[in-house]
Amino acid sequence: MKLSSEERSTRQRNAMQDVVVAANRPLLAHEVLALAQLNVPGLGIATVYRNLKAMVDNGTLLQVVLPGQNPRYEMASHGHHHHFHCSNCELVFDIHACPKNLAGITPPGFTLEHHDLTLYGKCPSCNTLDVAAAPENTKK
Amino acid sequence: MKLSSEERSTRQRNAMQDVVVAANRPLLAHEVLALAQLNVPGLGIATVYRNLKAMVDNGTLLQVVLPGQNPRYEMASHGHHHHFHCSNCELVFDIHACPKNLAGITPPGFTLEHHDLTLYGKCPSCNTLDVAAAPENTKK
DNA sequence: CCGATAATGATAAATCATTATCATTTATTC
DNA sequence: GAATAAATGATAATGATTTATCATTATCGG
Repeated sequence: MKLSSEERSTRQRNAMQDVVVAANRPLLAHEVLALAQLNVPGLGIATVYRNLKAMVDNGTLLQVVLPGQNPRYEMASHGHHHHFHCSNCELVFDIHACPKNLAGITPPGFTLEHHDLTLYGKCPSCNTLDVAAAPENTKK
Repeated sequence: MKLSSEERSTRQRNAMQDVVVAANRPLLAHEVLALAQLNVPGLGIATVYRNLKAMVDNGTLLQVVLPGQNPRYEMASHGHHHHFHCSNCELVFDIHACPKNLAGITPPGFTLEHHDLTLYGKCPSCNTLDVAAAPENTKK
């Protein structure tokens, strides 16, 4: 006889963990699925959702929600930070910095508890591609 | 015979417009419904969604999406601003101020185009209620 | 006031991410 | 290796907002 409520180490769960650690950016559920399937071909979407939820519950992962987007997941060990959403490739990157004077722009009477900041623009890869894709447009 | 693609002035549409102007904060679809029904009792939810979409399309309204929330709507004439979400009453308020040095926290290689900032905390009304609800807890 | 047609309202249907179900497989303990 | 219970995978079901349908109503130019 054995104790219940234990967690087993499965290929699926390990693959998911590896994927999130390696990504170093917040991943959508379907991104976790696609990436983890490289190691575990039969992996199903139900298992991804089950384990993502379990990992959030046990404190391994944090859920990152950007405006109008489905939740993404990243390692909880990253600490307070913000996100940069590339308007070209749609990837989301961590920004380990924070604006200073937020209390200063909080109007009188309001009490500030926390905040979310999302930056939008082009990531380095997409900036480079832009340049590469239109090198001599002004030449002709 | 008449030209198509004209817009008629209806009680429903006018009531919705009035409500959004008067609110001075972003409203959820169901808030627009409830408030506009004060003037137009029979107003249906389908009409609200239809007209909200039409007003966004024609530039009258802007859609405001906070992380994990349904879209809200406000007058497009408000210009660039941010939002404060009261963690008690759930209302969203406009903040007509903006952190300064966002380009400064954008990592090298990234190009910043725009940004969203959401502040969370207590609004003046809920701060006041807190005080009123627990005035002498430390006295006993 | 009339006619054309845009708009409305009730409700069915679509959407879509997430969750539940359940038979089967797998990990772990002994 | 066998027993046990957790985990998985396929898929149905959910939940909740938003959209489509369509018969009816209302607007507005003439």
